[in-house]
Amino acid sequence: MQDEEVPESELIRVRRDKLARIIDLGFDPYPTRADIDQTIEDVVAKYGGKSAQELEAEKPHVKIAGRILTIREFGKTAFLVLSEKTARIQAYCRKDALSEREWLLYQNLDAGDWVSVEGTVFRTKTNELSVKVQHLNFLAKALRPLPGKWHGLTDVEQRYRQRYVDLIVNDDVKRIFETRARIVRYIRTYFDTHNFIEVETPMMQPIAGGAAARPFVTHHNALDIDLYMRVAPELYLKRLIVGGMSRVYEINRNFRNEGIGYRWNPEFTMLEFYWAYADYKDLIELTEDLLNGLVREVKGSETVTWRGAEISFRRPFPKFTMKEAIARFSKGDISLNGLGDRDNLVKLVKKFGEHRPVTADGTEPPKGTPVPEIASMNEGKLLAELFESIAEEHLINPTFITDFPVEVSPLSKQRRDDPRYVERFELFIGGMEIANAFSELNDPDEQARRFQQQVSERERGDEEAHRVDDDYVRALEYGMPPTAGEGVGIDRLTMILTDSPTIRDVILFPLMRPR
RNA sequence: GGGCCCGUAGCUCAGUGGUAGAGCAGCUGGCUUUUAACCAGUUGGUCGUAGGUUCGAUCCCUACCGGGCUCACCA
Repeated sequence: MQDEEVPESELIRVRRDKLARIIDLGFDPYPTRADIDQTIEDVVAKYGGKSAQELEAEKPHVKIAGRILTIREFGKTAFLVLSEKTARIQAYCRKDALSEREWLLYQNLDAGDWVSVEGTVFRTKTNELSVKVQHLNFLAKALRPLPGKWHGLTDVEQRYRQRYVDLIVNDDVKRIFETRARIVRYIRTYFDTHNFIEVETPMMQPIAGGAAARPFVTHHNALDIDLYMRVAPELYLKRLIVGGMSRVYEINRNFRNEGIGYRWNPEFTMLEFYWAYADYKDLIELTEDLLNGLVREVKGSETVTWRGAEISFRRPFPKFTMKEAIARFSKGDISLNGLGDRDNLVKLVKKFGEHRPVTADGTEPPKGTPVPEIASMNEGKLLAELFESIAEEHLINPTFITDFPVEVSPLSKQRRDDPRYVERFELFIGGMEIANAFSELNDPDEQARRFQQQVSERERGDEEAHRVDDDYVRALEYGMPPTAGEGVGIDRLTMILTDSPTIRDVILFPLMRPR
């Protein structure tokens, strides 16, 4: 970055000089520990509610540490705002209350430095909770200056690239990741208490299966084989169901070699779980229960605001079939009847569908790569295409979409009453797909046929078509009980629950082009 | 990859075809209950990079680099 080109900028040099003076005063520049008896959070929690009179009577003695955020200086007095996590407290330093050595230390401090202070808690004239410092000690120097206190750190790129600076300055960032941790903790507890067992399955796979997506490729030297970063844990988790584990879940990273956008990061976190003896209708119940409970736990209410929209998690969530959603959100342009006819679907996709670029993937295709034509798409794909371009963005409140076509659902069980469709739903919130769930196809012969179908899709140029996994078919041949499975996007869910407009706000270190 | 926009001091931003300015931060001085503290003074920039037009470019043009939004692929 620019600092590496100018390693000794004036500001850094000044701070190095101050550090040298601090060492001259006999302070350890990098002490091994800090002598504290509580955190700033503790002090605020214990004394934040007490009045000046109560504190005057009690004179609580505390030893705390934190980072100096700002210094306000008054000659022989100063106020240091100390920060730790999202808690803040003001330290009041007086020359006559400190030793000469400590006062000289104070004079060589900068915003950003870490210090520990010992003193009594009181309130100033302006009623600010403060610590009257009796002893000041040095913990670490910030050689680089903090961003300005007025505007803070607003440069979007630097916020993501140097998240540590973002965290120092922007309290909201810490709160978002605290909320994210609470979300994950709630989900873990939910599944643990429902007798699911948490497992971990391979991130590096010889075949990237379980989702329609393009994978990252890597290489194992000793075996001299290419491996794929997983796009989903699905096929491994179902192998565990075959093995008799009955209820499993995994919260972990998936990797998809695709674009980056406000709701897409190349690596993202999914909850995926499988539940033997249940079907997709049971999953609807479970999903409503899980999310409703989660939102009430995290937000203390059944509604949240996201990007200015009110989103209600009140049960039951609305439910539409895919065709109903298309008809409903086409503003009368499309009737349910019109969706049964393939020729008509082609016309509709051409009219309402997103205009595809010349290439299928938006980047330079290898020479001779076939491009999927709307005219050659099967009926199911046309329907799904139409749904995505017409209905998806309107599904703001949590909404289940059911009756997916079998052609776009290679791992789902067909409906008994109409095998053109599968027992599957996706849950949309804020116009984003949050969950995808279905009754798992457990007929090995049918699964083999579906894989073959995907192969021909791939040959027709669909690079996201599912790959054949022979060992998975073999696993099914050992017998998998009726099972329902679901994946939930944790990052997107966190976006909704933290009112974050982009996925990069809920991922600590989102992927950036290296500099 | 396409479209639109952006890149000037550590931060946030002005600005002009004649080689730059403000506030904050920094530094110096003053100030023993302030909180965007205040007052006075002061340091600091090869104006993203490389070419081109021009007597002369930070400003105009081109390319490149980086970023944002958006579209596409996709969850």
